[in-house]
Amino acid sequence: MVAISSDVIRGYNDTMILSILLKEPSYGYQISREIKNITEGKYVIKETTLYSAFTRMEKNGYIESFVANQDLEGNGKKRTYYRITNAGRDYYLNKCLEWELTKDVVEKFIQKGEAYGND
Amino acid sequence: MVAISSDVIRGYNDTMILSILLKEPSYGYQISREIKNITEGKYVIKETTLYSAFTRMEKNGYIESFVANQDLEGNGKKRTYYRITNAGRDYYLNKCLEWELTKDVVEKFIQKGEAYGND
DNA sequence: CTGTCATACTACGATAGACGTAGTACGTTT
DNA sequence: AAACGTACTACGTCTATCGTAGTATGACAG
Repeated sequence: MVAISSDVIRGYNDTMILSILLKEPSYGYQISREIKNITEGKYVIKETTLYSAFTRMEKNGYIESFVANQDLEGNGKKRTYYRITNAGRDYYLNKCLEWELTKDVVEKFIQKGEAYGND
Repeated sequence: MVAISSDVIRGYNDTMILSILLKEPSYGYQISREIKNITEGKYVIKETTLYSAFTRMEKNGYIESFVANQDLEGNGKKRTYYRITNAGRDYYLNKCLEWELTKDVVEKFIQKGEAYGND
């Protein structure tokens, strides 16, 4: 069974989170579920990875946090929401460019499906 | 300027090295130059990364080392050559499959070139 | 024959993202 | 009152990569 190793994704968890925050502010649990849904269950981010990414990215100025209740009337649980900043948008776009370059590099060393099973 | 960060490549240096060893046994300096050539200078592996990859992969049984001279007459410098094992081939092919999966996952969060600059 | 350069490494410590384990706390449902 | 899902925080460990440094050999130039 082929699984996604953490080393591969390393450096792209932040990108995934930012990509979700591009649409609208969100919070930990929701982002986690979105990543799972978007990837059709192929990738599930670990809780500790997610929350430490928040801390790091807020420190770096890529996101901003604010606390809000579940609904507008002040009912339900309080949550920490995150909003992407302009610096975060720049970082995200740069990561997208980096990804294209990285993909080109790695793929020069990768054998595609067609190449298997000919011996 | 977009550069390849080490975090992105993390976990794929081994794959690159194995991909080169698939063709024939080789040694540090040559592998380093091959990676640079194949990627047209886009990626240059660090010496320490390369040699620690050798140690790790030999320990894991993916490669085997042997010492040989530069030419058959026993002239020239002695070098440590590495040869891929069957376990190394399996590992490599598995990494190729993993790469396809990873690529699919990451790309769900990446904006392509067309999407830039429309605001 | 002496110095410089390219080659061919080894040693060692630092970094940082990811992860394992654990625990807290609140709101809703049964 | 208990159980479950949500919403976190704390803390230590792991490990691929990297920075810096140093060693040693052979080739080649002056």
